[in-house]
Amino acid sequence: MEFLVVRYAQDHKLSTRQRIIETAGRRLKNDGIVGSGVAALMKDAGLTNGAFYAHFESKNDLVAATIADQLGIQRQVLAQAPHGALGIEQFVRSYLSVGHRESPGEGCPSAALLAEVGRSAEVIKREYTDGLLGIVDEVAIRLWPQDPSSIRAQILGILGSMIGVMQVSRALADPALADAILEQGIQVALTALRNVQPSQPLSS
Amino acid sequence: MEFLVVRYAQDHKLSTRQRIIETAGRRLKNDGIVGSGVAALMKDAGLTNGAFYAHFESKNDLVAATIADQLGIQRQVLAQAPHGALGIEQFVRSYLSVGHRESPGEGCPSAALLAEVGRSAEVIKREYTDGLLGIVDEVAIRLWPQDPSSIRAQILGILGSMIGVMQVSRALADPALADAILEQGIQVALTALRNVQPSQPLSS
DNA sequence: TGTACATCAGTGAACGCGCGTTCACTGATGTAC
DNA sequence: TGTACATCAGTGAACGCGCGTTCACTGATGTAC
Repeated sequence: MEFLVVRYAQDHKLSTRQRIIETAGRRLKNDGIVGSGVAALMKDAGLTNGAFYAHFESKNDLVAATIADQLGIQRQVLAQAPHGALGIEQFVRSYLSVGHRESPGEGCPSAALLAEVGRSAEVIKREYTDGLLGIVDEVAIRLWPQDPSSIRAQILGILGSMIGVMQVSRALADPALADAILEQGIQVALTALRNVQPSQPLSS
Repeated sequence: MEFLVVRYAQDHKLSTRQRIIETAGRRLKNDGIVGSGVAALMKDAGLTNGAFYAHFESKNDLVAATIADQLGIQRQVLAQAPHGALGIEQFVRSYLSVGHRESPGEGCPSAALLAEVGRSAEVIKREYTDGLLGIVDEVAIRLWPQDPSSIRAQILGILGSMIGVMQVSRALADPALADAILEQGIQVALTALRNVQPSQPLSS
């Protein structure tokens, strides 16, 4: 029986891979998917472009892994929020804040990359879907612990609203207007959250 | 005094410029700003890349003009909707429809390009801001003809919500979920529209 | 009416550059004996 | 303890290609006389 030869720390390559994914998060959110080159993504991690394909099958492979990682981080942050509706309200106010608007690289991957994800390969859309549903469940369990999955679609709609509001705020050239829409977005989201019910409202 | 020499129809060059802008609308919305090359944009208009700089100063110049044009079209469509809240409700349902989701190239420029606009040059953000405010005013005058500008920020927030919901629906790999979020987005938007008031709600 | 010339929208090749991806190689680290 | 060899994460040059932009040229259309 042969022994496993370990010339590097056993997790060296894996930790390099993880470092690439983490630095890629900031770059992709700042410059977009198409706007970020493989060479730049590797340089951010302190490596050269040649090493890329030892860690990932393709650029799409890294993008998919990065989006999954980013949404996972967002979910963990949310998991540390206070329980119940109060924690969610804090999340909404923090999400729709000026600080978040000014730091896309440190912020929500959806706000930075959503439309590009919609144009991307199926593998990326699947990772995005899974990651977003993780966040949705994290919110849902706080608002309706009895049956979180029954309010999934409603939470999804509210998160989508918040993402759109953040994007508009970033795109507006008028700073006062950019601030005002954040405040309105908070009102829209909080109102919608108050209206969340476990089943579709019926008209009769 | 010299006469103006006109070898081509007087509006020939202008109409070519307009054709480029119109065909660029579809291409940019389908492939994104960074994802659309100048050569492809010109080919769509039946021209070669060399002619581009006779019509536009730069790619950014075309993108800015195209975004202004696209938002203008969207405003005109809205202007033909029935007066009052009913017209707006129709607009919301048509915006958050499966048809719109499946045809980004024929749809809303914000849903397709918003995050990229946020990363773009100031000239593009300014054209975007102006164009979006035109749409906002078109909605506002239907909901609050007495003083449309007083509900600008609120309308802006609602439009932002709708844009985000459309983007999420396009990015989800799960068709049932993608449909469900559209329905939820309609509810969120209509509820918010019902709550629109001419001044900020005060707590005391 | 015919010929020389001017205009100018559009062509297509070329510029330097960065893209995603491939690959021969390096050099640090380990084992074998 | 020393030397030959194996492993393999990472390097850096190169591949073909498309990018945004420039520019010498074409050719259709007009005027001048």
